[in-house]
Amino acid sequence: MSADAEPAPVSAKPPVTLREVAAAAGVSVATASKALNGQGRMTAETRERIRETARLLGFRPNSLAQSLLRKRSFTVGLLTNDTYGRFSLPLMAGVSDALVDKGVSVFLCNVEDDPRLGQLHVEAMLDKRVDGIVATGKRIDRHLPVDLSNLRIPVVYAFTQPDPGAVGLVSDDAGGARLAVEQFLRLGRRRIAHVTGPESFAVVHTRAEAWRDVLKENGLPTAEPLLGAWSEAWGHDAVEKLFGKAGREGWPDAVFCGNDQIARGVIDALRERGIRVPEDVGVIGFDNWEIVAEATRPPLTSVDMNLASLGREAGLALLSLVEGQPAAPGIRKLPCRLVVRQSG
Amino acid sequence: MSADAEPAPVSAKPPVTLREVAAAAGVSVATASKALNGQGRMTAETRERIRETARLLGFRPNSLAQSLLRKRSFTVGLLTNDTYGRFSLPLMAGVSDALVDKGVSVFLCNVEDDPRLGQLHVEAMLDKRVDGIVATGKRIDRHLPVDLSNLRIPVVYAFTQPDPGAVGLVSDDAGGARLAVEQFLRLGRRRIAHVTGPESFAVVHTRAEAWRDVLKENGLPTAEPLLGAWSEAWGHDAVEKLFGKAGREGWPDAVFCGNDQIARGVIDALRERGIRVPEDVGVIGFDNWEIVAEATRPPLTSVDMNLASLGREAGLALLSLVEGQPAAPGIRKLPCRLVVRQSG
DNA sequence: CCCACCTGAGAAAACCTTTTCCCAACCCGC
DNA sequence: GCGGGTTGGGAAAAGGTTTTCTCAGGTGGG
Repeated sequence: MSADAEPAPVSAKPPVTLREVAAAAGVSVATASKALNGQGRMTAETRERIRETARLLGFRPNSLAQSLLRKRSFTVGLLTNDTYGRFSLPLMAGVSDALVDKGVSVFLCNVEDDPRLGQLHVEAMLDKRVDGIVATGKRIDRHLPVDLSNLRIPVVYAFTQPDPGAVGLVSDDAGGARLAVEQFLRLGRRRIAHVTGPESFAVVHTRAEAWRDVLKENGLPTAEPLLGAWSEAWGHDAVEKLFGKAGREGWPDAVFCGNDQIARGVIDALRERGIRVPEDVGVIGFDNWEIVAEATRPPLTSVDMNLASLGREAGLALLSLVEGQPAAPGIRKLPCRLVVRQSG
Repeated sequence: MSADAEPAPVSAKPPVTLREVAAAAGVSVATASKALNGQGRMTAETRERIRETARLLGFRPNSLAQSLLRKRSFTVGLLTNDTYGRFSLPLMAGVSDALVDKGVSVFLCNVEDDPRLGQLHVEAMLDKRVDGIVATGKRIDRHLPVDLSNLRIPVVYAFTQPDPGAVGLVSDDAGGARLAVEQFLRLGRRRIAHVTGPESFAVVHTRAEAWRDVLKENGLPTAEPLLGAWSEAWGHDAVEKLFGKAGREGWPDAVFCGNDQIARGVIDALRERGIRVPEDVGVIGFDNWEIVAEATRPPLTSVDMNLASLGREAGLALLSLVEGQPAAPGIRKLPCRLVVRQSG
């Protein structure tokens, strides 16, 4: 290992530039540029010759130089505080999918819940002249720990609380809840309980309200939803509350759960009591977290928030904003989808 | 909506440039640049005045222009085929963490298992002149569906199969398995079974071998590992195989599982049989997927692969490669860590 | 035969920053 | 008063591309 030699780059030869292409084709850089971009006027023969030369040399335009000139970097940032990516990764997949074949790449920035980190990432992105930012999170009713309101570049909020006057995309939680409850009704269920997360979450109320509305519309008795945690353990405990009392006729014949983990806890607890799912009691979850939904016994019917679609829409919305199309501010709700497996 | 008006940008004013700072401070751009970068010679008073002006104007250097000049974009790509991010997100967090305060941002590119998509992403990244690429995946013994071997920029492989002669970082699976088995021994367990994933995975063999080695070293009888799927269902079934036979004395007193989902299945099945964990049988999982490990009853002891550290190391390795430091090629194994909860 | 117009292609500016080189002025010693 | 060194700061090139402007030569009409 000769330390005195100059530090050996992996592979020395720099990328081929337009100037080299032009030289090789015997034209000026201007002509070469125009030939490759289909601009300007020249004989078809010249254009083709230049193109062929470029192809042969493996020329690829330096995106940095292009960006500098066009004031457009073909780069966007995805800001999230969802460390485990439970929500932001499907969303990211959608964003990326919508943008990749327009040549746009995505910076993923996890800011945890740290304002300093958020600041750092946002500044890095601005310095790199991202064309826009998609802000996302792990819940709909909280802001990211960064201020994106005066940014000079477009921002789209997806699955997180938007700033006033901004463009926001969220899932239609009420609609999703309706899907679940209506599925139960279709199956002939009449006493439909609701076990969900903590009171502090806005979606808890949105979904509970929709649950109650559907029951009312169908002339069925309503009750209070059971609020707790987003955990299996709470699902377990809730079954005790619902099915612990003697008198089988008071028992629900269906449980609509606020997320899949609760649903899993419910199903496990029901099985432990010898109550059959779905024969005796139907169970439907929320989120359609496949890894959980498919592991429950029986596999869990669940409401899917279509996060990838949400991401795609967010990507497209951001893109049109970047291109100067005015977009109607405000929150747009995208429909959920019921994934029917076996539990309800 | 007046379509004839020029498309209204969200906020028109362009970022402030060095030229503007220089003009405001009454100096040339050269001097301004040197003042801000601590280069060149000038009176302390001049330097301070320029800095103050820049601060006042909110000047931030255009990273694109800097990159063009320095041939260094302060940008890297993270390539993965792990759609749900189970492994790549913690890794990404590590990479990002190692790089963010050096001003380096990370493009996340999910290529699924689609070579076309891989090609697309890699070309986009190369065009954007990323300084290097971290390749990662969802298993250690498979290549990504892209060829990164002749790329002109450094590539580091983390948690995926490296190209020959490249720098690769993986978890020390054998060491991780040893941690688990030795924990059992420490607790006085003597009949330690191993339930793991499909034969086609290299880690299945690595971990099984380490498991057997530790048993041998301690003069304990060894058996064949139970190979199956990476699922709860398989964990369930495996318990039938292990504990189905009559004769309690033949039963294992510990089960080392190839991942947390199998472990969960095992624990659930044991409980259904009235076998207590950890009193009668200890269970240890692998991956330390918190969401699973903490939901099992009792909470699951599990081997953590330290993916964030792996990512951090990958980021640092890539960085030194980018800076021209020669790095020893070959695979480096990073230690795992046992997270003790209650199951074993 | 001359002028107007068109065609094909090149020169140069622009994007923004960094860095090298250069120059004017000043200070010092002699 | 003058040469040599130092000090503070500017001019210009470089990086790679796009776009506008310009220009030379050719063509057609009058």
